[in-house]
Amino acid sequence: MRPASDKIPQPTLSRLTLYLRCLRRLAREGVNTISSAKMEAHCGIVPAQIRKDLSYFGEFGKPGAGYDVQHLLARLTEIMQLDREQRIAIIGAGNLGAALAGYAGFAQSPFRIVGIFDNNFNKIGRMLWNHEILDLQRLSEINQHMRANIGIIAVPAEAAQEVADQLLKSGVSAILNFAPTLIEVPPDVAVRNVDLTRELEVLCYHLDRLTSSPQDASPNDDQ
Amino acid sequence: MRPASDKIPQPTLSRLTLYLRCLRRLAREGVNTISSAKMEAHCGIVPAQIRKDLSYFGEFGKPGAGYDVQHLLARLTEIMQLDREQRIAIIGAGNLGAALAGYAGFAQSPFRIVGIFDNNFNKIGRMLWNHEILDLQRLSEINQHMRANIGIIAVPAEAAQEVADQLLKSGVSAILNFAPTLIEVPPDVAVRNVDLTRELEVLCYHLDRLTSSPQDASPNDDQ
DNA sequence: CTCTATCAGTGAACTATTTCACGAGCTGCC
DNA sequence: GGCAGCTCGTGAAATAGTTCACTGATAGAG
Repeated sequence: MRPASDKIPQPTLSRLTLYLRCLRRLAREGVNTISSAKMEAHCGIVPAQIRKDLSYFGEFGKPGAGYDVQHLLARLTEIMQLDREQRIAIIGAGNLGAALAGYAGFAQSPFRIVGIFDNNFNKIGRMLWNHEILDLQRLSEINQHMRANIGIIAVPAEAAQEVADQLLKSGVSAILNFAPTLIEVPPDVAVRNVDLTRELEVLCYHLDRLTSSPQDASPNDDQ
Repeated sequence: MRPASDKIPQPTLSRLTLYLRCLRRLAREGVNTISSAKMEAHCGIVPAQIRKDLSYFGEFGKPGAGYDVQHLLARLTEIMQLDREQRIAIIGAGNLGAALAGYAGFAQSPFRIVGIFDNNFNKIGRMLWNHEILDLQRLSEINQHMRANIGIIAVPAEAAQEVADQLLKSGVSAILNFAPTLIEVPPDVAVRNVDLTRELEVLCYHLDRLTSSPQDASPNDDQ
């Protein structure tokens, strides 16, 4: 299956990023070739699943040998569009927005934070990690030359939908939403939610209920 | 099905927290009763799914009327164990740890941050949001009286596994992991991962590929 | 009190995802 | 070159999760 876009299961996409992470490490360690079986030890995904996931995008492996680390890394990077710069605008310069803006993990990644916005006049104009905090009112205008294509929403729940609308109007086509609320967008926009409270609440449910009977990979994985 | 623990699908648990959020708002707004159909407008989950989810835990609704908001809220809160204080230890006083520690959303929630730990001697002893940053080395010892049962890992990937092990040794039985790496725990421990980079990478995949054909709730939902 | 509209709960059907299991292709050693 | 041992790709089977569609109950109007 070559189309590389049509009917890829969501969980597969999520695991792809996991494989990428493994492959980057293997490449750094000078490993040339890896089989799906050995890969399991690195990323915790069973071999059959790894092979099936990869097979959605092409035939990358060689029977008897496994996958060429460099090659697979390059192909997956391309498929995930991580071979080009991805420009991010962060909306909300509170605790979370500030922490995200300062995240060191972006250093050797295609992700580049190009702007931080807030609507609080006490914050606008102040510096945050080498970025001037910009006026949210001017998002559309500024993004004409800033050209962020991914927006991160790090504002209170009440403001999230409005911020999402503004992001879309500004030309952003993917949103990572940290606000604990549902945001509605047209079907051609990708949204992922990260919801601290939801995760904690699910953990609470399991407290004192997990008694070694469930499968190995406890209440987790994908998403 | 009364057992309330046995074979609940993961996605159901995740949605339960969503229903809770709706119910809290409805209760605040003085709504007495809500049907699964009206609930859809509030949380974006289809009625059949809502009914099925709730039915795993008991029969909460009245035919012809719907669900009693107060009653359902109380029951779900109890089921999720959110009716009692939940004590959280945050490991890692970096950007992220600090942001989490200062999260205002915990104010009217059962979650209470009882300790923040780090292994950096420049940070230990300093104050962060009314908490003294404590020595990670002393986690087990301190947690004997601190009694955190949930641990949040906000350290670099390299340190995550070791921190997880220490948390478990200290009596924590649920972990929220923000480090971009797999952590291994015994099957009686609940883990949830929040992985910023993974989410961003999945978003990248969808960039310029979503062309209004896919279903409504774009690449998202559950996890 | 009766009739109608509404709505929960639920087995059955359906869809999505994971796992199995096997054929065929490399590799590298004799 | 031939054989043994891996390992991939993949249809088919199994499992997990969602949606349908129907039953029976309740509410509320008249």
